Amino acid sequence: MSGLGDEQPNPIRLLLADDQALVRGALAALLALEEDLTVVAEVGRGDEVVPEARRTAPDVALLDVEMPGLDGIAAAAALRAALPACRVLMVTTFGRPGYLRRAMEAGASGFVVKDTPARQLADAVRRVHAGLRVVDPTLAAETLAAGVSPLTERETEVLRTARSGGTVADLAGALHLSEGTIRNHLSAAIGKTGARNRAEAIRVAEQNGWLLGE
Amino acid sequence: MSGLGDEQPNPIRLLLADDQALVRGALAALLALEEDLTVVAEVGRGDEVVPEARRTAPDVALLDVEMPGLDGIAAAAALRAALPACRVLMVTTFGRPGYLRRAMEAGASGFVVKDTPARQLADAVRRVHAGLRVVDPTLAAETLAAGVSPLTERETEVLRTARSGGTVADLAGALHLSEGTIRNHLSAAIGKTGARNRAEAIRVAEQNGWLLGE
DNA sequence: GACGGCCCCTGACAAATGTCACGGTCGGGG
DNA sequence: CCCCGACCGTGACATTTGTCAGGGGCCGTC
Repeated sequence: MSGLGDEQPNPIRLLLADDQALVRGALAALLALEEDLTVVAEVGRGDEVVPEARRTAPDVALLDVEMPGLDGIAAAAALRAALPACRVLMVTTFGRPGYLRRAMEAGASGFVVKDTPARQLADAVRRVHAGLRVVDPTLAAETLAAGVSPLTERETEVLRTARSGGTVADLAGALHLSEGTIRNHLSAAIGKTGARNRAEAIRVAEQNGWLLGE
Repeated sequence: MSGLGDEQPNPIRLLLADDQALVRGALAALLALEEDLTVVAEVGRGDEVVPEARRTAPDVALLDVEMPGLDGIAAAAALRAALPACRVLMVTTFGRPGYLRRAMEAGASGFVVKDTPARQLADAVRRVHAGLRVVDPTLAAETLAAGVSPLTERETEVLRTARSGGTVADLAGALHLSEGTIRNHLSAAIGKTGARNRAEAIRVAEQNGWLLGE
């Protein structure tokens, strides 16, 4: 377990971002057991990541994807831009192929799903800090298989808006488009996802991580 | 903070059940910091709860609702039946009103959402162990407001099956009912939930926790 | 400049969905 | 006993949804 009196001279400084306070605190406790790691910041919203990182200058940031304010991927990009020295390790619930792709494009160094064994987390942090990449091989394979989103920008937007479950008229109003156009976009999305329903199309797109912001 | 050499004589014995190994391990680390608590078992599936509890005889079981094998509510009921001495504290991601109701009916002593501050968890465990009830007051109010599910058994079943997103014909085939009957049940569910869609009805029912098993 | 991709719109059509009125079975409670 | 509610089914109907064939406008690239 943790050293008693011998503090590490230069421990790895960590920032934790997760919207669930309980798991955030629990992760902090888990990582604090390692004598070469120290948690210097905790935030619960994506838009707090960069300001807090500026204040505390962490070496590695552990970011959840699902967060209010700003999703973890966007936060990762912003963080890379603001503090290039800080590495990013995504820690997320869902192993959506698209998430991994977007995270890597955003400059993340690692991607860990929340059902990996707890003991491996500290090692992942160390690897990332050392400049290595950490990726679940299974997930990487899926990502290659799923490929880039076939949906056009408008189609994703329509699909994302349709997630809440409104009628075509609602969508048309919300997006300032004609109902026919909405139907066309939906039809295209249904075709591209191989679904038979609007609902199915949404499910498929969601599972592949094709419905992220922007 | 943990005591160094002075182990508590009779620490509270805990069982942890959560399907995400990482948060499970993290929670274990968090709770292990308290000198009057000790984690004696960890499981990742609902149907492993009772066997493992039989083996380790915990005082308090922390159960997640979303788990493979057997959902946390059912696991709680089974655990109460098998080991009445063991108290149950539900720890879950979603504060669905129906979840709380069902958990209480299943004999749980406490209900904590995963975005409560980490420091409060140990206290919740102690309270539950002492025979008290632990419930988020906001959630309790919502539960009262949402009331019991207005859906009849068949309607819930149809709605739950419809979640996967199939056509009426699919549902009819899966449930061995006529398409007309399926449509009737769906229509009734849509009316009762105040939705305008099948999709909306599913969302509402899900948010209220009306779609749980059995 | 021609081409292709994406975008927006229209209109029309078939299919799926949601609603309604109706009948019938079964079990429990007044 | 009779009524009520949940349940299953039918058939007909209006609405919504999904599809298709067009028509433009706006970039980019070849």
